Amino acid sequence: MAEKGEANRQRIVDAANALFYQKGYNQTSFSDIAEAAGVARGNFYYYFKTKDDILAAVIIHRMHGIELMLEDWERQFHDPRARLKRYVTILLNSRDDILRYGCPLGTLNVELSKTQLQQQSQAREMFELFRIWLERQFHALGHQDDARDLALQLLARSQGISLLTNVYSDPAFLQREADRLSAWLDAL
Amino acid sequence: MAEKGEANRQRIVDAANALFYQKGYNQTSFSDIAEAAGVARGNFYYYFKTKDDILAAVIIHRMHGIELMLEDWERQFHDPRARLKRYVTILLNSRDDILRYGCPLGTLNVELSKTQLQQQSQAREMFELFRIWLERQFHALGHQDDARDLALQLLARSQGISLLTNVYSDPAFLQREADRLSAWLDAL
DNA sequence: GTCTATAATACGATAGAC
DNA sequence: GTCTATCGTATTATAGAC
Repeated sequence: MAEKGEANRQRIVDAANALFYQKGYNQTSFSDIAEAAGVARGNFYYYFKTKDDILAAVIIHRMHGIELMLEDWERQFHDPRARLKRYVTILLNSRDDILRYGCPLGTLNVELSKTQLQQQSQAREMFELFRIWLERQFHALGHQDDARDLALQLLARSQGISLLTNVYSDPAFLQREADRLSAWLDAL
Repeated sequence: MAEKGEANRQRIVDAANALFYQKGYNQTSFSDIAEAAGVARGNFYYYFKTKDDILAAVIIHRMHGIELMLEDWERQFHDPRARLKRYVTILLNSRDDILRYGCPLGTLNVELSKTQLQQQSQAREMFELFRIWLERQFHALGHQDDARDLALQLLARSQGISLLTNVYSDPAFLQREADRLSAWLDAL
């Protein structure tokens, strides 16, 4: 049945999504994913021919989630500054995950950029979704000339905060730096 | 001969050091290292029993290099602000490597923190060398209360800059953000 | 669509001759 | 101290029965 198959496929993508984040892409095996998804290893190849295919599906899945989230934020907040500050609060909302595994976007891109440039160019598109959305908010705030610049700055600072928070397992640092980012947005 | 052995050992560490940076730790095999070092695979285990041992040796090697560099900076610059600005220029000096492979400290920690926490705690010590040194400079600049805070801020911003520079392969972004960091140090 | 069995390869690691 | 040969395991991936 197509329905049953589609449900299995989605469970594989969900399992791979979590494992790629928690273990890294290269350190996650087909067996790991099959076990977590509750799908027999052999049956696995019915849905995905190669590991690359799974990664591509996971990235598309994540991008879809990001798009839904950004649309949700746009509905909830109409002030561009409020929208930018909502972005900063992801850091606090996903505190425990960042402490343990870092940022899902950043760590995946870092891993793939070493030896899998082709796939990293797909993973980079997740950053692009945020970059474009943030840029639009800075533009609406009156920053016509440096909206792109500010969006990349905000992305870079968020990534640096996530990375150090993870390296030092320091929740106090995360809180302090998130507050600092928020104050920076207020001062713009 | 002990001399010949020591030279071989050093060549293995040098080769592993470069490969762990360029390919990542888990994506580098014994064969890769042996080939790059010009050492037969079997002979390999005479010097290092396990892959963990090589990583430990590489981290110690890197830490030694960092210590020498920091001592060199202290000899070259006596003004704490000049020393801090010297730190920022590493980003520019290692531009091509960052564009292609990211920051050696950051990317290794990110990789190990997922599934090799034990080894990550060793890799974190590389950050500690910089953190302690930067903290001392901020303290000398008159920041008695927030020297540690500022050191971690500078580390985080450098990491964020390296990560985005790598993800987007954007040398202009690197230059712009290094200038911004330098201006931030001037304004302190 | 689902499963078992298994091929084919690469890996970390060891034994032992020289 | 150096080398060849090889073990055992885990991996990606396939073939084929049901």
